[in-house]
Amino acid sequence: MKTIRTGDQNLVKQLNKSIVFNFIEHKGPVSRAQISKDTGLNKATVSTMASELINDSFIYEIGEGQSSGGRKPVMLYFNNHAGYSIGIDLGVNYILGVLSDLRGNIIEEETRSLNDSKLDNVIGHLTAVIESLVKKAPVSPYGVIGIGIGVPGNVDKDDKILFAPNLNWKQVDLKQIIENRFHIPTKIDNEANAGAHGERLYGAGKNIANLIYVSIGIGIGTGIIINNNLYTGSSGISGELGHVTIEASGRKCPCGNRGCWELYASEKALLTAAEEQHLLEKDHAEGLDCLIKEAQMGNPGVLQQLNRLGEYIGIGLVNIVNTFNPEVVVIGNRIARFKHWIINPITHILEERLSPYHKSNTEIRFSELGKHSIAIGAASFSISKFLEDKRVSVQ
Amino acid sequence: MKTIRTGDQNLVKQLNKSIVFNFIEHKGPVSRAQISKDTGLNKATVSTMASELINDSFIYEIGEGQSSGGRKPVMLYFNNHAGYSIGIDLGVNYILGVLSDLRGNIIEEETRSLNDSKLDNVIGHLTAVIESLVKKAPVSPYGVIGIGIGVPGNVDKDDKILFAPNLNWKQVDLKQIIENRFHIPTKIDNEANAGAHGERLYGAGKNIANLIYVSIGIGIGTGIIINNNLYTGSSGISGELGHVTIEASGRKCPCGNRGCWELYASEKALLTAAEEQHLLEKDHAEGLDCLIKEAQMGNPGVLQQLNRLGEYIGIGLVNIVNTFNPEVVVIGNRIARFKHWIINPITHILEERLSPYHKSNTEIRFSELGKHSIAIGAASFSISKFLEDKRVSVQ
DNA sequence: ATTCTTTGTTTATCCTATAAACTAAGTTTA
DNA sequence: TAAACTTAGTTTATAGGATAAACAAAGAAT
Repeated sequence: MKTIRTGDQNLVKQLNKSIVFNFIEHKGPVSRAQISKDTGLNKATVSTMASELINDSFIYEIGEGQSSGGRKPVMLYFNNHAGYSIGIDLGVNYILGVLSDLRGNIIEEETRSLNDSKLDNVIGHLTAVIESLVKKAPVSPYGVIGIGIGVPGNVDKDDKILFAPNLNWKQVDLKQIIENRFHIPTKIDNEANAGAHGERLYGAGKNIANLIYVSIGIGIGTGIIINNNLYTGSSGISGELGHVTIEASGRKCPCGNRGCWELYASEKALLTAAEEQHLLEKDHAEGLDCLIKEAQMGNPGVLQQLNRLGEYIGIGLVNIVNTFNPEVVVIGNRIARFKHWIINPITHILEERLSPYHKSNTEIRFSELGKHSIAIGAASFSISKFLEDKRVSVQ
Repeated sequence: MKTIRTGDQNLVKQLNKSIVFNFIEHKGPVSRAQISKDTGLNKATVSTMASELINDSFIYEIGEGQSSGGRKPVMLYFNNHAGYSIGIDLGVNYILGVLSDLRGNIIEEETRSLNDSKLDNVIGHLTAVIESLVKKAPVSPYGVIGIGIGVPGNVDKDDKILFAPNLNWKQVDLKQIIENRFHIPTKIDNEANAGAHGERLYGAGKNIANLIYVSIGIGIGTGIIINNNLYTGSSGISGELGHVTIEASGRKCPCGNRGCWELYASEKALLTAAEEQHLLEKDHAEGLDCLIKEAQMGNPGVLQQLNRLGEYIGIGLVNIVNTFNPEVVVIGNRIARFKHWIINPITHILEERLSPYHKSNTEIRFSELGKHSIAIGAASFSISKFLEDKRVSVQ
């Protein structure tokens, strides 16, 4: 039983092929000669790898480039249409599905609203959305390479949904269900992890090695990216920063803990506070929209609540920065719609509470992918996996 | 300018040599044949690597093993005396230095107390300790391979001490000073990072991939180990979990934040509380020892304070577990002396506040290296670096 | 038109892992 | 006790891949 990856000729080849491929993906269009110069690989090696990659449809020759005093270079380019990926944002009352190319560009999009979160009902809609997207996928060498689904709950290392409180699901093996139905590799992960992955690859966190994505919706979830990789903890359920205590003897949270951050800084916290202040009628269906409208009209009570929300968000962000010393913190999900009104109190708290060193070394950003954050993130899992299967790196 | 590590024959050789070396270090004594079977490397390859490693003094033939029905195997063993490492625990009022072999065994030890934390004075004692340890190092193929120093303060990516509040140091380039003096590679890091690294290699966290080391002394520092590596954040100053807010509108901390964990759960918090309750006279020199004595005699006031301390420690530990989902949390530094009295309230809080899943997947341990934790940890930096320079791994 | 540059391919060589053959040295069996 | 069998470790011939150097292709400069 050979478990360790030992070194042989094959490994060397894979590694160098990865180097060439990565270079073209990130720096392309680029010539063979340039790749050789920049990577240190011999021209002959680059040529061999390039022709194999062309054969595999991962790259193609886009045409001739400008001469710099000699023969014109042939430019190589990443083939973002070698395959397509499906990403699903499975919300509490909606499903948002996207079909993306290998660069994370959205090709097709499909939305459904859910009025019942019972498993069978959701699975029905889910498979319908996926089926439709599969059908819409253009013909390509590798077809639909994978399906990714971001869910509002805890997912363990084996992609099993342990607990999704707002869907009222427990122990659901969604991966198995989808794979049995479509026979396409499927990845299930927490919505915050999906968002983090997506923002890092294609959004507000491009090329950031250490970033924390904070998804503030009904609750607060976080995706932790460390050294360019999603950190999922020893059992796959890290990043429950929404359940970090910020009031030691605060009120009990359904999670078991007390004084959790999300009790003070989430959409739910905002809505509850607004109702208590009679700024909103109870269980208003479109509470958020209503509050935005009021804020735009300058309702002082609402503005005060938003200010308070921002301050509490800030307190949690200070904790995140002190804990992780990340380069960037990205704030995403529905709360990002209030950016205009919460950015000031957030900045104020950071200004007041962070050490000078952290202040000048951390940036707070808002999601760039917006409402597609989770769906693109979910799609990006399959893209990364697909491309990484062809990749090796050395430490 | 070749910056990327490309694949070639040399890489393959290094990688396989690493595999053989690692195997012998962790599973030795072991025969060439066994290594071949377990790693999947060809017998011939193992033989070649073994003879080179013997030549380099990294391993040696320890003698013949038991026959299993054929020729007796020749057992190979890790040479932990190929070199020695110096580790220093630079405390606020003491210096503890150790000389360790390549397995982290303490060969020599030296302590000094400091009555003045002025830079010049400390440097004087520090160099004296190092010089003495260098002299005591046995003759070996690689001599003293490095010096590691754990300091009570923030250290950036370039080993510069940014701020050590209790020493009242700012912007000290200790690495430069020591290297200029001894011409031995030197590594400076935060004491909690040193402790974390040490406990993972040789203490309570052996073979744990994800662990958090919580050093509770005057303040609280933490060392974060993720995927077997120390995580130091984007600028080298992560793990300030002592400054995570657990009381959103708590009192101001010198760090700038409010309601920081260490204001409630550190040695200083304990001493202050004890003084306020008149359980201890003000600025008692041996406050901790005094409290331990009182606790042993069953002083109810002291026991109550310790209980409270344990609960606050527990609250922070819940935050850590929710944030990182680590396999193990190790509690170290002086507070570990109170283990007996704080373990119950800690467990109680965890029992009450953690989710069932986390409860059954996380273990709280106390430091195994005890007072040598930081010094051995500091020494282990050089050992890891020395051995890893000879190592390559593939992802 | 000739010379110089740059791009990309071909070729001979070197390095390393490997399988297979081989030597060494033990145990088991009859 | 000798023959057969096992296991350990080394030697040898071979294969795969990177590389430098030579070469071919194609353009720019003079």
